[in-house]
Amino acid sequence: MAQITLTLPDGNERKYEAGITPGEVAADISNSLAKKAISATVGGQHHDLQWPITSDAAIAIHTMKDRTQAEELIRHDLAHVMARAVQEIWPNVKVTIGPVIENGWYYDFDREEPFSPDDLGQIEKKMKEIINLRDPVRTEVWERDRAVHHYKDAGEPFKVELIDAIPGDEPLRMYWHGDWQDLCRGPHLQHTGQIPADGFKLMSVAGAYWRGDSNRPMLQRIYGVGFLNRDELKAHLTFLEEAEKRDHRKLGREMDLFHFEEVAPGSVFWHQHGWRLFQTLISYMRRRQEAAGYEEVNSPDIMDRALWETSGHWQNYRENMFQAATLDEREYALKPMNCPGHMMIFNQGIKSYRDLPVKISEFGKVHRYEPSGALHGLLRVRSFTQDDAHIYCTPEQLAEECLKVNDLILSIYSDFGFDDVHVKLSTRPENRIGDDASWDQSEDALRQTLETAGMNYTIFEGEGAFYGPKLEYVLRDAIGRDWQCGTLQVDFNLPERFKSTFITASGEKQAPVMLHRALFGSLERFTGILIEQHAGKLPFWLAPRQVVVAAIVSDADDFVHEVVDALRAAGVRAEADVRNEKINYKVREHSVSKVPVILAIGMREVEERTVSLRRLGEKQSRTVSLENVIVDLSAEALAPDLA
RNA sequence: GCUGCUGUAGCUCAGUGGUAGAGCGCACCCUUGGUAAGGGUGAGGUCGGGAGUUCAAUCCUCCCCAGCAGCACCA
Repeated sequence: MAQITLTLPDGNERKYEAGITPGEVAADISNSLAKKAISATVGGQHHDLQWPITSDAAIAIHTMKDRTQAEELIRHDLAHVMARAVQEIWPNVKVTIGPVIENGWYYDFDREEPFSPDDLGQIEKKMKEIINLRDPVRTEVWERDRAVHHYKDAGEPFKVELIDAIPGDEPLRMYWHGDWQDLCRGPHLQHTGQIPADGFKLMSVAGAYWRGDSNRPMLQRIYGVGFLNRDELKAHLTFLEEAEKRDHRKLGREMDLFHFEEVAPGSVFWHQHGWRLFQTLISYMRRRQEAAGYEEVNSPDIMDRALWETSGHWQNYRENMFQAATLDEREYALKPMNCPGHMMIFNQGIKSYRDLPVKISEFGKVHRYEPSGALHGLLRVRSFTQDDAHIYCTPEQLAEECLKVNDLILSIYSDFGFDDVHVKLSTRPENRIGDDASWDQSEDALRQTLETAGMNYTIFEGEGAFYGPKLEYVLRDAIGRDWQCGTLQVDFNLPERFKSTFITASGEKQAPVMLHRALFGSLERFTGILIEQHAGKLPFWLAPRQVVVAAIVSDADDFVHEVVDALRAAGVRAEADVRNEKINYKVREHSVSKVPVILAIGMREVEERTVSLRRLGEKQSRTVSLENVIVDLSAEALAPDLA
């Protein structure tokens, strides 16, 4: 038998016969390590304690102290234990797949009746029993035919299909938790007793399509969360409770920003305060874009079908379009995008290469008939306002223009407190227009932008738009769901469709390259994320209600009004509260509605011409002269680009 | 769109086969009170919409609408 050399984390080398398992190595080191061990990293791979090692490698034995590995194993074993529990309770349920996800796992089952919340309690109880059995985990590698026969005999058609999808003659790994068996690439714990029995909780049941395909059967997915111990589980549940308080739908109501109605699902009724915030965002963006050389335009909301045929939307996007009306035998549709309108504007007159890049922007309201199940507060709506712009440039200018857009997005996001932006690069989809050479060129341009800017990004193969690849700037909501906000898309197709040209230096007509870009993306969505990011406590310059000046006694009312007028004259959004209520009551009420600054005024302040200033979240107030408070707050009210 | 759940006062929610309740909010009165809820009185609901079962439906059944979670979708 060949000898192999294993290098431990401390640099020590040990020689073993090839085929030794990490479990045996652990036992060789010490009895206690053998008991505590959960898995190993061998040659950089996360390795089951039972898998043989066949060549020289670095090895590290993991215990529950190695959080990354421990969490993965716990969650993965919990998935198996849950599936076993379900099949022990309902033997007819078919199993499918059960991966580890952030904070937990899920497992998809095929069962006639749906699982109920009561079922979850029952399953949890059974899982704890299985954990307490401390059943050993065992693994074997099987030949394909054997595995297929096994699952056919066991009446598990989904597993057979999974095996069919595994490429080539790859051997298949089987795992047993006690007598319960599953196809799984591992690794797993030594025995079920290594799972912390009080560190997990089953969270919810939902439908999920088999293999993520909406044409396939819908299975029942049970989600669970799993942690190293009870305290971490509790911390996670507390986090979820806290996140619920940041939900923009809840804060939107509490702060009186907006609401929705049954008569307009997916469309926002903006209230006064919400609309003020919305307009503050637009004003800010308008200034930033003007400074960056964009020129604002406005295009029609309703246009003839012929336009949408030219753009390709009628053929590719019709089921998502609101068809406005058929009048005098002409069909009209509401715009789902601004690009075709901008094409018409670009096409007016003759453009010279000297005019490029042309950058036209529009705060355009678009309508898209999104699937009902997709709607989600402000984050997924059916009518929304884009800070849309299109850049027409020469192929030579493409790289530089992409870089400028990227810089602008990052600078703007940073002004709103988003410093950690995830970027996705989505490449050519199967269903697309345009030739491969154009796609190569446009994908390269975007990739180089990210490389030049030195950014981390994730590539999503095949997720691009039908007309071109795109960068997506993703922000997260309070509970960690990703939402695409900004976007930068290269498009070689639309200029051709609309026969857009410019005159080159040598006097020929040439099609410009076109960039679609939105920085906020959707004003609605961005506002929603912004509210959640700040838990409603918006920075002073954004807060729709910046200052409430509250009278402590009614004899102070005149001075209250004077202070309000002075603040307003200085550009601060201030309002008076001279109601017949105690100051405690007023402070509480305005704190709950997230007003950043409360100025309380009693007779002392009237006599001294001062205010008692209290900031949201602070317990202490301080006395400031009227002159100073106006100077300070008016400075604070300035947007970051003006400050 | 699919699976499951939910829909009762402005908000949060309780409740029953015999045409409904709380707290907060709101209105009015008293109170002029110094930094997160002063006291009293009162108004307010076709119980999401439609149909059916029943002597009787907010409650049971069916259909529809909307919302929530997840899936699919997001040109």
